[in-house]
Amino acid sequence: MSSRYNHRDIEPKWRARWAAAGIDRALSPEDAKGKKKTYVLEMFPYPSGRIHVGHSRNYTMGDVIARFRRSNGYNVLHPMGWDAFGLPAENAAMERGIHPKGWTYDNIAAMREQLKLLGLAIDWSREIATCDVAYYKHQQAMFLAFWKKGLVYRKKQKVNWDPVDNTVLANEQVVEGKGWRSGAPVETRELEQWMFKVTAYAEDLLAALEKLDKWPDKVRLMQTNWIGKSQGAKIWWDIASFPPSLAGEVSPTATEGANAAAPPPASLHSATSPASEGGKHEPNHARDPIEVYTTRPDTLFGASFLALAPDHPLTKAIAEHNLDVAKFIEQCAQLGTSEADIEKAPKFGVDLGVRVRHPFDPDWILPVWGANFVLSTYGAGAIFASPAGDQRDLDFANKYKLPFKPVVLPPGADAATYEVSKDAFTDDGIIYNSKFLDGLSTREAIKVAIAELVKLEAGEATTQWRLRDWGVSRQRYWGCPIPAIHCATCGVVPVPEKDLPIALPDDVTFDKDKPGNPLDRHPTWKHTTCPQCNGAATRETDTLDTFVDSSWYFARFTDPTNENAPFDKKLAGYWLPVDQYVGGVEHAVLHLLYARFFTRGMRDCGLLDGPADGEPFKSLFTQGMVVHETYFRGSAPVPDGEWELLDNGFVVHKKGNKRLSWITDYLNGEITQVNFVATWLLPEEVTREGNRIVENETGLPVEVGAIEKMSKSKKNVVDLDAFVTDFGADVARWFVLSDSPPERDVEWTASGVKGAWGYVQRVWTLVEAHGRPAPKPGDAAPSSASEGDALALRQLAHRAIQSVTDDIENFRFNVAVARGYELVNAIAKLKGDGEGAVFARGEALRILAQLISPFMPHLAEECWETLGGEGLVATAPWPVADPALAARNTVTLPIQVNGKKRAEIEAPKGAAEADIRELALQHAAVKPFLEGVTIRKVIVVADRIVNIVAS
RNA sequence: GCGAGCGUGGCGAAACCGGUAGACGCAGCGGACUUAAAAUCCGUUUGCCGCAAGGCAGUGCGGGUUCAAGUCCCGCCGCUCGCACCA
Repeated sequence: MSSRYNHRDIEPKWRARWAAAGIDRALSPEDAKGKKKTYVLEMFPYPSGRIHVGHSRNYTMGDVIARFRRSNGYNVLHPMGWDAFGLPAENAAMERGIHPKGWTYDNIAAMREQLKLLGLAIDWSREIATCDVAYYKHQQAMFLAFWKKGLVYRKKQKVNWDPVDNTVLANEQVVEGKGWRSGAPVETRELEQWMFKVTAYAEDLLAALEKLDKWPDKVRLMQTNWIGKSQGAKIWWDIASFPPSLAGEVSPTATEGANAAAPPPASLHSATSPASEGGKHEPNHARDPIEVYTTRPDTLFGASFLALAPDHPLTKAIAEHNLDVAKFIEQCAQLGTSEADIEKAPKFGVDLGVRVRHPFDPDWILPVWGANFVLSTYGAGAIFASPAGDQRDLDFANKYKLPFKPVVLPPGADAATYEVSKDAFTDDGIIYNSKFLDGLSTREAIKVAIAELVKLEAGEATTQWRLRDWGVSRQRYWGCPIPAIHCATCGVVPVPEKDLPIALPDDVTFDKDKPGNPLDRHPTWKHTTCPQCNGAATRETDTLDTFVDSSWYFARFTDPTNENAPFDKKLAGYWLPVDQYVGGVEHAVLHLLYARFFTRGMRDCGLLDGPADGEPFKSLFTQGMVVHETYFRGSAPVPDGEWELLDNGFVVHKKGNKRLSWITDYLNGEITQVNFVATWLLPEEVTREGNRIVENETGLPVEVGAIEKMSKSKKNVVDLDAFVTDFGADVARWFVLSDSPPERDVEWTASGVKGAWGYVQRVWTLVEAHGRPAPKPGDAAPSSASEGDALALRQLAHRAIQSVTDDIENFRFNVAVARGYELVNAIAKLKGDGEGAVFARGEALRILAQLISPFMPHLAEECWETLGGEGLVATAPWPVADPALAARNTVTLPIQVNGKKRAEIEAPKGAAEADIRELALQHAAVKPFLEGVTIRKVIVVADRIVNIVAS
């Protein structure tokens, strides 16, 4: 009878045919005349080694969209590439003695073959790898262009420095204050870093978010918060007196006139520059006013004191002469920087001995304190405290008994009795106790106060940003070399464009005993001559952050083999923006913000004509992960007391043992018992026996850990190759899209796989049993296909077209999958070999093959061929529902009495309300509920529902 | 602490604009086929009461608006994510 669907032969067969027909290639704009373009892109992978089924979800979603749009007549660009620079390659080199290049390209080769197994409709002729000099040479040219345009600069910046590995660490690589690799305490160092001036576009990056209406609100909000625009005022406070020691030291050295009231040079900083970027001006602490930033100038009359950050220049200057202040700075430095530490840290400070004059009242003298809660990295690194209107200020004032008065009266409060003691009032209200601001609302008072400050030359309106410029220097080998030269006479000089590319040397050494940047210790590579003076000079040995590589790759795909330019302006103009971008929400801020910055930079450097608004991704979808149970073997319990709980649910031994462990017993917040996790186990290494899980090899019970994102480290991965061999790519594709909405995580389970596998078999069994060509659209249906069960199936099939089309367009893949099941169930249910049944069944199967083709392309092709479809289903036009069949001409109306359903009636669509009303009132099942009550109202909602209100 | 999102059967979920709650899948239960198992197929499955017809309750909790609330409003509780002393 029916043979099993043999995916092992069928899937490769169709992949070969697609490749031979070249259907996945994007057409040139000239060849695509009359077609609309669409660019579908999934965030390209880092070639870490092998692909597991968890990765497949992202690509499958993009593929469904790409295939769907191709069927709808679009010229589709759906490319794939490799984010191929990065740290893991160097780690592999150090651990296993393999060259990063070899390791990376081997991984790419393996992963390319795996991805191809999935049957993705990808234009492989456009494949790129960012570690290829053919790619990064354009990036170097672009870096020079950005530099010329003023979007690149150098700056001394604090970095996490690992003194053992001799390298900069990202914040994520600092664990408990120690280097993740070396375990050595991390030091803070000031290094000259290459910076991208992202802040130059701060205003535009923020404003344009509003127009990105096809991005998730969540991502837009995260970027909004990240950019962090804050409007307020900077205020300059004249110094009234100094502690005698400092005043004596500093005062005589002043060279400028003592015009303390004039705005200080600091005010020349552009609004977009972070405060710490000050630099050029040598401050005279005894004379320059103290600048603070505030969003609440309306509360100026409630001022109690000024507070400076521990590393504010004035705090540091005073510390040189004041032991208490020095001690305070030290205390602040000792406090941990972890989030938990910050939250726990009590507010503390020290009186710096400095006194300032209130800008609105020269006789009003306020103290200046150093305070641990003031950040040097935000605003001016100094604040004025208005305790009644800010909780931190209030806590601080209460602790040190600093006097203050409330100046904002909450709505409804009585000015005579209103007091602030423990809880600050931070909302809007009416200003009082504030002379010329009295009676104004918070908003009005802000404007009036700023106007007065401007008049007095004591302040001005300003905008602060949380957004920082992007430090792109990495002291690493496996990255794009920065095209700059350091010359003793000429300084930092750009590499002339004709000398590009600056290629990475291959002959570098990786040795655990020789840490640091291999580029830096290469015997010859960095030695060169200065392009300006021809003197001896050295190359920059820092390489670019790999986020730079991924900030423009989407544009390179439009013209991936161009040797003279990163891409042709016309081609990029044709394809960009990316119409649908698909990726993980973990890139909501950094990658997506950098790509937006880069697109603007490329535009302003004249490299890119489109998209004119600088937005690279028109529509963004952030998909959920594939998660899976974790399994591990536990060992003997360990006594408590020496363990520390980490945020990720693990505990770590305090005394140097760095092995992570799993908590098995966590009682009343006390860790009472800990099991070493000696070994994580792969899902294929364990078997479920009843309600316990055992290790195959030993038969010993295994512990089940959290359900987590598939990751190599937890071993909760299902290898793609093995799965495709066992079940086929279509089953993997179908399963990862079923069950859960695409934006939510989906748990990979054996039972879920079973459902998808059963479906594939069922579809094939039905197609094979049908065993004859299916009717084509437009074929006349026999009259027997227009009645009874045959008609019902035809209607369901045409409605399925409508629904699936809609579901794909709206990223409801799980619902589309459910429609697929529904249609198959209905086809299987229609019995009989009559003319009408055969027609209806054939038509439904043909529709089914098309509807599942974006999801399960191999199976769909096999069905299509068996049903006598012309050509490939992949290139067949998307089916169109017959409106006569899809429309419903009768509707089922529930009849409610007082909101409770009592009956149903079948009625023609659009039936007159009066008729429906009569049918409802006369219905046998309804009547009993109407006896003895008065009908107050009958609500008839056309084609929806009837509700009889009675009492 | 601030911001956002989510709470629906044993499980994953569906329910478009407020209009039949639980589509579809998994697991369960009953049955067919089979020496048996697997596979496949058919039926059934929110809970409670009832032989049944049927009834009552039901979308985290409490209130509200409405003829009608999973959906809207107010107040709680819980979970997830993002930011985190941002002045």
